[in-house]
Amino acid sequence: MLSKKTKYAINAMLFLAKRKEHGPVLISSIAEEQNIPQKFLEAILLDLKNAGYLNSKKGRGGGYYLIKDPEEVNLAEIMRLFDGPIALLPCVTYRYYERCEECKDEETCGIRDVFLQVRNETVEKLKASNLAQIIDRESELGEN
Amino acid sequence: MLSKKTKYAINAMLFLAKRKEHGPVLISSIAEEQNIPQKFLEAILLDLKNAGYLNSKKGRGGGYYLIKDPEEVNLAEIMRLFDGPIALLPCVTYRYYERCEECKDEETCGIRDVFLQVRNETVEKLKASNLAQIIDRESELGEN
DNA sequence: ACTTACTCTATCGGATTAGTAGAGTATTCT
DNA sequence: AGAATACTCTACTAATCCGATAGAGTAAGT
Repeated sequence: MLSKKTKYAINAMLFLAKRKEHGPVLISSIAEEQNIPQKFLEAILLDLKNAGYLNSKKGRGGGYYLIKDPEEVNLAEIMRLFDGPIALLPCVTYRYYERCEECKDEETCGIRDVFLQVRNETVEKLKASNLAQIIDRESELGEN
Repeated sequence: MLSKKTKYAINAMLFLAKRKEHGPVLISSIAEEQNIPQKFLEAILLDLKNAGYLNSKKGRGGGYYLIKDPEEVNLAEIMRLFDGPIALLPCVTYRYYERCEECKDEETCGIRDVFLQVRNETVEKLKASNLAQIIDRESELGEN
C-alpha cells in the first residue's frame, strides 16, 4: 500500500500542476484544500523541492510552485522518492538491488521471474501516468 | 516489499510441496534447510495450517505436511494471508475495499484506474504462479 | 523594522516487523 | 502407565517505521 506521504505528495503535485501559471501557492492553501496536516506537508514539499520538482519563494507572496513540466513527472518517481523501490523483492530492483538473504540460489529461484515481470509491468504503467495525463483523465471523468 | 514472513511461508510451502509423498516433516528440518528461525517458523506454519493449507501430526514421527494440491496454492493467496491486500490503494481492492480518506471524489479520481490496472495485472500473474509451476520452473532453471 | 512564509531540529505515540522464551498439550512408542 | 517427541499457545521484546506536532530559526519582501 502507498504511504500517506506518497498520496499527499501526489495530491500536492497535482494541485500545483493545475496552478502552474498562477505563481507560488502557500503551504497553508495546499494543506487546506487537499486536507493534509500542514506541518506534515511542509516536510513533504521540502523533499519534493530537494528532489528538483518544486521551488519555493519566501516572504510575502511566496509559496511553492512546480518547476518541471507536468508531462515529465510520473507516479513511479514520486512513489520511489517516498516509499522506495516499487518491486516486491529486493533482487528484482534495478537501482536498489540486494540479494534476498534467505534465497539459496538466485539463478534457480522459482519465484524471481514472476516478481520481475510484475515489477516491470507495474513500473511501465506508473511511468505512463504523469501529472498532465492524470489531470486530463480527471476532467474527462468529471464530464460524465 | 514482501515481508520475511511471506517469503518464509513461500519457501516452507515449496519445501513441503516437494516432500508431499514423504509424510510429515519436522519443523526443525524445515527451519534448518530453509534458514528460518525455528520459533518464528512455528507461528507461520500454524497460520498456514489454520488457513487450510497444511496439517500437522503430533508426537514421534510427526511434523507438518501439505494437504492441498500444489497446483491449487498460488502466490497471491499466500501473500494476502501474511501481508494483506496486494493493491496499492485501499479503494482498488475487492475484498478489503475502503475509501482513501484524503480522496475528494472517487468518481473523478485521476489515479484510481492506473492503480486498478496495476492491481489486476499483478494479481493475475501471481495467481498463475502456483507451487507446482514454481517447482517446475526451478528444475528447468537448474538444468542450464 | 516588521511581517510573512519557508526551513530545520527535535520529539512523540502508536503500529508493525522480526524474533525469543517458556510453559502447555497432544500423540505415540516402549 | 510413563517417557519422549513434537506441535501449540501466551507473553514479551527490540528495532524500525509511520504519521504527526512543536517550536525556534532564517530568508525575503514592504
